[in-house]
Amino acid sequence: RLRTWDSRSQVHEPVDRNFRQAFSELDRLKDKLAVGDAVIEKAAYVYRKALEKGLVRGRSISALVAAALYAACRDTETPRTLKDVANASNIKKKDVARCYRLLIRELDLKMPVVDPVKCVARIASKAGLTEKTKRKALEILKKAEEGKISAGKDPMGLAAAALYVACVMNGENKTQKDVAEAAGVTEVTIRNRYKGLKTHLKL
Amino acid sequence: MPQTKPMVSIENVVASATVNQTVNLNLITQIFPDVEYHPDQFPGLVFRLKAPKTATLIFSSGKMVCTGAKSEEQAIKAVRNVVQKLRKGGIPIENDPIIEIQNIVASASLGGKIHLELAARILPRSMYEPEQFPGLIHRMLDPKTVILLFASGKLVCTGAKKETEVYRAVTNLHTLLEEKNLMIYES
DNA sequence: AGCTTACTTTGAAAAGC
DNA sequence: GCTTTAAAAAGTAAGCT
Repeated sequence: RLRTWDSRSQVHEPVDRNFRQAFSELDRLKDKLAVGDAVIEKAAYVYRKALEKGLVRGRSISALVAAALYAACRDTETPRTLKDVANASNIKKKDVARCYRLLIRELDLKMPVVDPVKCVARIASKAGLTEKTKRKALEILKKAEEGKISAGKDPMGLAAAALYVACVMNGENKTQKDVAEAAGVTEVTIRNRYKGLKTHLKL
Repeated sequence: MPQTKPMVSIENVVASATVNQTVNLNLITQIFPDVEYHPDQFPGLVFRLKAPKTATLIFSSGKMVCTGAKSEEQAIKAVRNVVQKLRKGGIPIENDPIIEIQNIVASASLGGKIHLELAARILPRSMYEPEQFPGLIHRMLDPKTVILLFASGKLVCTGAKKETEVYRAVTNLHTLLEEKNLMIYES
């Protein structure tokens, strides 16, 4: 059944072994990252394509699996950062990123750009922010988003800054440090994004 | 529609060369105290020139790599200069170097800001990952170059082997961006 | 809060691990 | 794939005052 993936290959067994190992790693990552079956299925599909194209040769299977999973998260808009995937797989973030770019290039994948709106929920729950603040942050992001101040900026930094501003407006006692840690960005980044937000929204 | 013609600056030219003979790197180290040579970490010796400000890697095979020049001509001049200095220092080099330009890096500014997110969806062979890098990476087929495009309208073009290819690449991209309405003039 | 320094991305060659 | 060189773009990061 598995050998139909590449009927032209004379060495089916190694391919079988490779994919079994990849799939067991995907299963392990599934629990660590708490992603659904649909994401894992997409990751397996991407990995299989990479295997068929010979992209795994001379490369770490684990790094490719991690990159395929990250690609699946991106494709399904499942909010998992590169850092999340790197930590769960024990692979350097830089290596996962490099493999991810390789997959995008070689398999001609088109990924939606990470939406800062999707980042808000994660940061808010990690920092223990209220639903009201979350809503406010979403409003701020919506206004800011196509005021073109988001181009080139890290979506996490934008979401964190919007949440921080929302906290101040709602009188929630959260520091920049609290939000920064929950978002995985520095306080400096929140301040820099805040400047742009303040200027654009005349806050 | 371009309000302004793109301003292009050649920032770095990489050239490879060979004198078709082996050279004694340890001897160069003795005669030129300012060179860097750590064979345990890299097989090339680093020979720096103050003008043009360049760094030339010299290998025992007689092959070299010159980086840092601001033009094709400067890169060629730099390599000839290095060979001349080696000869004056007493390093026996019979032939003149055969030089080849390998890569040209340039920066440029288009006349307006860019809608990167839209560009990422419309331009083929492009990738835009703001969490990893602020620029849109576009692989152009003709001339075969890679362009890093930023929201400000500034860009970096690399991969060209001729200065004319750089200008062609920038013009091609500028035209493409305008055709697809991805440029935002004014402000 | 600044300032400095430094790292992310792109391309290509060199010799060898 | 890595090592070393150079340079730009803009964002983010870290250390120090």
